Amino acid sequence: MTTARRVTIHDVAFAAGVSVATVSKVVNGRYGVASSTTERVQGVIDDLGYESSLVARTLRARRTGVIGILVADFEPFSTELLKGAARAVRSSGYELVAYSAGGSGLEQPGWERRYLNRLSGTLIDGAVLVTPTVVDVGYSAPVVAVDPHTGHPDMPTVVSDNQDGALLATEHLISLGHRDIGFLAGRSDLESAQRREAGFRQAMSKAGLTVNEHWVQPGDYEAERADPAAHALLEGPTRPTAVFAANDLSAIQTITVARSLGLRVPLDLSVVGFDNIPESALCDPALTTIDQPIQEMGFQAVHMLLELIGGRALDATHLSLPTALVQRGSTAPPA
Amino acid sequence: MTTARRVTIHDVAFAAGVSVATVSKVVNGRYGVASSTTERVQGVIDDLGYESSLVARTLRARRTGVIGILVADFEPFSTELLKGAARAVRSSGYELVAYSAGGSGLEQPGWERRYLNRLSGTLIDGAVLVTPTVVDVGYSAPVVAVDPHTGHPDMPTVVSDNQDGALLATEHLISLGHRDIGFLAGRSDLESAQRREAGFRQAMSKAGLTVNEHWVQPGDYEAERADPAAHALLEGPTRPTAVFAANDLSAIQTITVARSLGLRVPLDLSVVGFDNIPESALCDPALTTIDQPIQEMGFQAVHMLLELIGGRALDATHLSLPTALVQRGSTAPPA
DNA sequence: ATGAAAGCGCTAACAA
DNA sequence: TTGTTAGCGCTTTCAT
Repeated sequence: MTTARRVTIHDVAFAAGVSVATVSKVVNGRYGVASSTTERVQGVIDDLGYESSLVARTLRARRTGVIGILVADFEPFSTELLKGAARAVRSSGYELVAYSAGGSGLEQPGWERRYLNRLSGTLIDGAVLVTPTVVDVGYSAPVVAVDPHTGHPDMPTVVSDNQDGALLATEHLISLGHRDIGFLAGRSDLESAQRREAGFRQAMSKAGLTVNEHWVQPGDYEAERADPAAHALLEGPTRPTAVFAANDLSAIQTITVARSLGLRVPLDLSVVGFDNIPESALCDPALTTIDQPIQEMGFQAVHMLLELIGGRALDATHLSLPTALVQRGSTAPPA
Repeated sequence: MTTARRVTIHDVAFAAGVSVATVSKVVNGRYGVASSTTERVQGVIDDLGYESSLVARTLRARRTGVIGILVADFEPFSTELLKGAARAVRSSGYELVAYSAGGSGLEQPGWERRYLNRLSGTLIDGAVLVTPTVVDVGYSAPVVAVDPHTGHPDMPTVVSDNQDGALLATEHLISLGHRDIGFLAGRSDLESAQRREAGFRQAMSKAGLTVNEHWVQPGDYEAERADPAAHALLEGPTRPTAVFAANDLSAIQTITVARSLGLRVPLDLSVVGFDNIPESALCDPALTTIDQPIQEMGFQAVHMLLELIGGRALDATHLSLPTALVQRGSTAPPA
């Protein structure tokens, strides 16, 4: 490893025999530089392979031309969102920085505020916060929150229509003829989980069905937590003929548990999930689920952010994207 | 939108009635500060919600504690890689910045060098370059390239075993009884495409089979370019009973073309792909493919980078990860 | 134990 | 047209 120092503006200035200011002007295409000088400086820049430091430039200039996506971790949800964000930023002239503290520091709340303080004002012109727990960031940079844990009227947000999705899921089961439907809930501290439960209950009451509270179990959006819940759901004195799980992970776990109990899916038990992650299509039987348009959420969030940065007014500060039923093999009429 | 200015170290110093130097010492846990002062300053920091600017800090300090993943765009490959990278960085104390120019600037080559120059030396301590076209970056910061377009002995790289994977794919077809096997090639400027073709030829000659050069068509790793190639492969005077496509996208396109020609897959034509992207499992029939461990590549790349940054020697500068056959529905013995 | 001051690489007034 | 100068927010000697 040789120790080739970074090429700075000083190196270019020295080599070209001009001042750093002149180089800066050339780099930024400012007026007031003789074309012969511009040419010479540009030649040196090319020779040396100089590129201005984002960091140094950003510290001085007000606009940085970079927008940040702040995530707690790079997992399926956030990376899916990134794809949509990338599409939105394309040909906008902006660059994208996705920032993650690598899972560390997530235990203590407020990571979103810390990230924002560390990056905003410098480096980025605005940020998309992915699933922030604290939405009151007490900071005025343009910010859009995606799938926040709890609603907040003051900050622009993008969510998917969790309640309507849950309604669709439950109505699908009801239309198949199910009456005994269980619900495997999500993380109760999350807005999305509450909406999904609300949608479930709404569909049930709309159909004149009673929710059996023994068949409502906490699943936490996780496979491990969903496991005992699924057992409770399926091993009681009576069991539902169908289960709507608040997300795909717990739905898949429900299928696993059902099979281990000798139940056939979907013959003995129908299962519906929520999110439509790739794993839903791959499990056996393939999961009937509610598609949450994650990429689209990323796209819209960046779109809103760009409007805010540009000083334009938002059409809507709270965007709720439609969900849709994706019917696969895990649901059928009750036996 | 209120205009709450960012809280700087000066604000803290002023509020606490000390100098910025003292605040800096407290923030960084340096010696030489009275515990009473530390306490008072810390109180103000908490009150004001101060967090030091990554940019400013990074400009001054040699180590930044951040590593960069430089990608041309956020698409399925790079985002998958990100997940593995995130796993590797966890509990390393490092943070992760994924940087993308949003697709712009990709037309002209050398984006990797420009990105590196913009970020390195400041902001990041080292970088993972994803599918760089130019591997000679003429810069000495710790860098690891993943899936580079062309091999380079001087830079640490992580690739998957493209040749062996192609060998596996072709041998799978041969073991099913196929003798007339076509090859839909990838982007010829990419190292990976060359290795895949080499693996194909190796398997053929190993089995004593001749490669029909009419059945070797350029596919470019893209659906659009694969389309005419698949037509050429399947509409000639004679046609192969099986096709190995250099990646999944072109394999899926081959299936589409075959069906449009009235061929049944896998009864009339067997197809194997390479990469194992999610779409491979979802198409009909599900694609038999070679699994490229993308997440693992990201994990290993970051692992190597952390070793380099830590000044440790690498076990191996060129890592090649094993691939494996994933048998699904698109292959069967010839009719 | 504390603070003044220099400077990281760059941009932007302002002078020359 | 060009160069000088003053910072951006922070860390780090080096005085005090």
